Parts: sequence; C-alpha cells; structure tokens
Amino acid sequence: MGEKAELYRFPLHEDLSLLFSQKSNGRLASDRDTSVTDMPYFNYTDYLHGSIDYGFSFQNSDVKNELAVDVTGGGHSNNLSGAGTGPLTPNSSISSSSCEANGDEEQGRYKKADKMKLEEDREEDKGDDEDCDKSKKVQKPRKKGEKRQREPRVAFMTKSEVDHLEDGYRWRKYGQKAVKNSPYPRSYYRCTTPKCTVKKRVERSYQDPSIVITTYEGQHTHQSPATLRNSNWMTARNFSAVAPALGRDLMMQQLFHPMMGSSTTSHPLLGAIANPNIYLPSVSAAPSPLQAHQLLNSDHGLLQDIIPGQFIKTNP
DNA sequence: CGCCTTTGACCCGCGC
DNA sequence: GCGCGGGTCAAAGGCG
Repeated sequence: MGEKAELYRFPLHEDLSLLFSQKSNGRLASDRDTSVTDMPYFNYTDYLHGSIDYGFSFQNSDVKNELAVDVTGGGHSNNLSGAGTGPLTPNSSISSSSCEANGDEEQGRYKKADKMKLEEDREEDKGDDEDCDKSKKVQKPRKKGEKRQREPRVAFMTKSEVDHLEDGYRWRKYGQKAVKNSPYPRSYYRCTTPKCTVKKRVERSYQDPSIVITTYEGQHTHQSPATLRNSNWMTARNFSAVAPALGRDLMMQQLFHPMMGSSTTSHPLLGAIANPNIYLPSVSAAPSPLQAHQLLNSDHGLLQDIIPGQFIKTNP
C-alpha cells in the first residue's frame, strides 16, 4: 500500500462509525474511498478557532497512517456556536452531536453537573456505601429528569493493525460491545489515573478494517505517564500524549511560540502538525497530503527544530 | 499481588 | 410500553 501521510478530518458526529454507514449529504457513504471525503467539513478556520483540538499522533510501529479527526466541539461549545461559522451542514446527520457538543448551553451545564455528581457518587460509593443494596443494581438510579452527561468527544481515525494504540496514557478496558452492522466490537477504556475521568472508545471501521476509530471523551487532568517518565517531553510520543491535556492555545504556544508570531500559525503545515484536526487539502492554499508530506521533507530542517524527526512520518 | 482483560448482566435513552 | 442499541458495572480469570 502506498503509505503517504494522510490527514483526514471528520464531520461533527458523535458516532464515527456512522460515517461509514449513514448517508452523507443525502448520499450513501458506501464507497469507502469517498466515505470520508464526502463528509461535511469544517473549514480551516473552524479547526483553528472552533473545534476542540486533541492533537494526537500515535507512534506505533503498527500504525500505518495517521489520521486526524474531530468529532464534537464538545465542552468548548461556545467556540463552535459562538464563532457563528456554522460548521454544521443543516441536512447532515450531525445534528444530534451538535446538540451534544454545542447545542443547549443550559442543558450542557446541567449535564455536566450531573456527570460530576455521578462521578462523586461513584467515589462516595467506594467509601460509605456499605449499606447500599449492591445485589440489585449495577448502576445507581438517577433522579428523574436528569440525563447522563457526556463529555466532549474527539475522535481519531488511525490506520493501524492494532486496535489499542499507544498514546502515552494508561488505560483500563472496562467493556466491549458488539457494534451493530459491524463485525468488529467496540472496546471501552478508562484512564487508570485516579480522578481522571477520560474515556475512550476504540472500534474498527467495518468499511475499512485497517482503520481504527478512537474516540476520546473528556480531558485528562494530568500529564501522560510517558511525559513524566521522559524529561524530554517533546518526543513524538509525548507530543501526542500531552496534547489532549493541554489547551489548544497553550499547546500552540509551547510548541510554536518561539517560531510563530501568533498562536495560529501562518504555516498551514505547521498548523496541521500542531493541530492535526486540520484537513490540509481543504485549505485553499494548503498543500495536498502528498504535497504536505513533500513539504515536510523539504522543510525538514526547519521542522526538526520544532518537531522531532520521528514525529514527522515519512514514507517507507 | 496488583493490574489488566474478558464477559454477561444490567441500566439508560430513544424511537416506534 | 416495549424493544433495541449503546454504555457501564463488576466478578472471574489471566498474566507478569
């Protein structure tokens, strides 16, 4: 397979698996080659200013291609709606997630409070819940009218042979479910760090089994263990691992401030590296993935000062 | 022994 | 109300 750097971006959709099974803009995304490119997109500006930025790159020997994704504007709801860019395509299937992501702010707050409460309850359960009837309920009942709160989600699609990609954090698998219309199960992971409520779902695209869809929910409240272990945190692995724990601007500043005049880089490629959610080909003045790759190579001297060599993937 | 995965059961939200 | 699918729990077992 011709391995070239690929950056995909995704519509605002809660369940990425639907990308391959549902209609996109009224058209069945049955053609795997077009299932991504036919998606309604954000523009470059949206990615820089709107969506959450979980800059992940999986450095894994089994990772063939690295894909960047964005699922929801999530907790940064105001970014999406406030920007007024209206990244959502009206007739796309992303409306539900947009509600989740940036819809009713009141509800969002409400949900968040509920989630926090649930987490607290869970903590308390371990301590003083001896008198609780454990034999009956697996989960605690909620008060009426309260809905389960969802953290903002960000998904990544990675071409990989392994399901669980190393991202610098430690995860404990807590569930696995068969996915409807897919032969591949979906795995549920939770960050093992105490007090960190980040979860991730890992599933394989049934349209393209070589693609692993990883959906992150929540934000880490800590640095990645990999970062702590390695003083030189700007390794490829740590770069990617730390990214989710850092705010976009902070990350951009830390990574590129010495080189860039502003946090939003004027170099599309660097922007893409800092923000893999950017789908380069969609940017009018941006290079194609191949061009980007070539640019990466040609700019290596410059980039190596910023990006570790191993982070800049090259064709085998 | 601690950490992790596996797995069946259960809960919840939603559409019909 | 019911059924379905997604998400979570927790016991059991595996592994280093």
